[in-house]
This record gives sequence, structure tokens and C-alpha cells, in this order.
Amino acid sequence: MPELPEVEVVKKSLEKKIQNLVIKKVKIKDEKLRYKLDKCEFSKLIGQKIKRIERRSKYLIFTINRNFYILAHLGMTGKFFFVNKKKQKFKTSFYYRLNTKKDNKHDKVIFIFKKNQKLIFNDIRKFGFIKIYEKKNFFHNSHFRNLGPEPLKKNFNYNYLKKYIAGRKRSIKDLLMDQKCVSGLGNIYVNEILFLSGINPRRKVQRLNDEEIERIIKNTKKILKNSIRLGGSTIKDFSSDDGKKGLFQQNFKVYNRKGEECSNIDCNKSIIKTVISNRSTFFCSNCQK
DNA sequence: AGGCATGTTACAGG
DNA sequence: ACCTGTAACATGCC
Repeated sequence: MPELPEVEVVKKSLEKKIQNLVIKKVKIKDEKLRYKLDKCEFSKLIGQKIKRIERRSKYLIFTINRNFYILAHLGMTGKFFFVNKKKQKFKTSFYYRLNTKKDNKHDKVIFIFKKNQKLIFNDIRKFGFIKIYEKKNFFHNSHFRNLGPEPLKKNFNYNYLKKYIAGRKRSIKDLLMDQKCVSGLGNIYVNEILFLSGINPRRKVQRLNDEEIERIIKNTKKILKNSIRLGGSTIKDFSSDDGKKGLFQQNFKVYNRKGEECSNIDCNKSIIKTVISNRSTFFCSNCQK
């Protein structure tokens, strides 16, 4: 699920459901995630209230009673489920039937609240993590130390990117995926941003002109906002039955569209797939120079 | 069977 | 010390 828009959608959805709930119990079903889960650390949360949830880059931050923080990252396949009093199970904003067999196979952590309400962290590929921090240790944690600006904030702007590019020789695709430059973008959205900007993903950053840098900034914000509005992207199709799954994938112009005709009106070339910085890269060689 | 998948980071070499 | 590229992590799907 997990580039900035998806994490933002999860945040908004969870916020409504678990804010001010008191953690009665924590069950660790499988301690093997990117970082091994520590049962002792999690037991400190019992009796504490979840005050609020925030997002930084692709990380979720749960503030617990002003004493602790929970830091979570979804990796490639991490998900949160909420089970309410009526045993209805929700995946972020997507409604799920309970007990659809294998959907609990990769449950890792279950937080239990009053009236048997639950928050479940589930992760198939185990690239995600959940860590507990005491407040005093949280702000200089290793995950945040090297993060660049939030792409939707004002400090991600022309002047910033122009300065960042100076002296670097990488491709623009590589740069936008680097969390030190700007934090929260991933492979899908970078492909889409460069298509909308008409810039070839292999282009070296030192060869971008001022107008192109400005265009990249504007289009980054535009695509992220639009995706959040549509509930993010859902690549594998889930059996949701309230129609509220993420819809942005229907707006993909290049990602996963190898061989399809370019969506620009006056272009009949087909989308090319290649590899840049170890990741699948899609673009139109006619529209992206 | 083999290749590929929305991410991060440790490490090597320049 | 900084910059860049590669491999590794784990599981499922096509």
C-alpha cells in the first residue's frame, strides 16, 4: 500500500477509529518483521491511551499518552485492520468481511481495546516494522535523521530542489526516489510525476532547466493531492464491498502500462518499460525528453 | 520455473 | 567525509 498518499489515507482512516482508545492488551503473533518485535516493550503500552496519529514521509506515528510513541512503517505489504464492536473488519477505509480465511495468516501484532475492538498489523513480506519509543528518545530516531522535506509542504519548492541538484550527477528518477532529497515518493508516483512533467526518467539532473525543475515541483504536489483525494492506489484488487477502495490506480498514465498507447491526445507511441536504479520504469519516449 | 513486486539500508568502491 | 550503485531482506502471484 505504501507511498505517501496511501500512508496518508491509512492515517486519516485510523484516526477516526482509534483515537482515545485505551490499549487493554497486546498480542504478538509473530515477532519477525524487519526489526524483531520486543514483547517487553509492547507490554509497556498496556493501560495507555492512543492520543493521536500523524504521518511523516511513509511512517505512521502514534502518540501514546504523552509518554510513548509507536513508529510504524508498512514496507511493501504492511496493512492495518480495525475490528469494531460488531466484529466488522476494516482495512483502512476499505470494508472487509471477517474470516475470509487467509486474511489473518500474516497478522503480526494485535492491539486490543474495550468491547473487543482490535487494531491489527498484518504484513506478508515482513519489510514493515513497528517500534516503541519513549518520548525522550523519539525525536532523534535513526529513521527520521536523513529525511528530506515533505513534498506537500512549502519547503519543497523550486529554490530547494535547484540547490539540491547542484553538484549531483544522478538521474532525476533516482533523485526523486531518494528519501534524503524529498521524503514520501516511491516508484509508482515518480513514474507518474515524470510523465506528467514530460521529462525522461534517465535525464541527468544537471541537465534540467529552471522551467523543468518548477514543473516537477508543481506536478509532484498535484499528483499526490489528487491521489489522496481518490483514496490512494490499490494495486492488488481487494474484495471490498462498499466501493471505497483506492481509485488512483485508474489514473495511472504510465505505471504498469507497458505496450499501451500513450494517453496524450496527439501521441500514438506506446509506453516503454525499462529498469532504472533497480526499479521498473515506464515512460513515453515521444513525450518525455 | 523464474521473474517480478508500492521500500529501506548496509556495504563496497570511487 | 560525501556520492553512487548493488545486494539483501520474505512471500506470493503471474
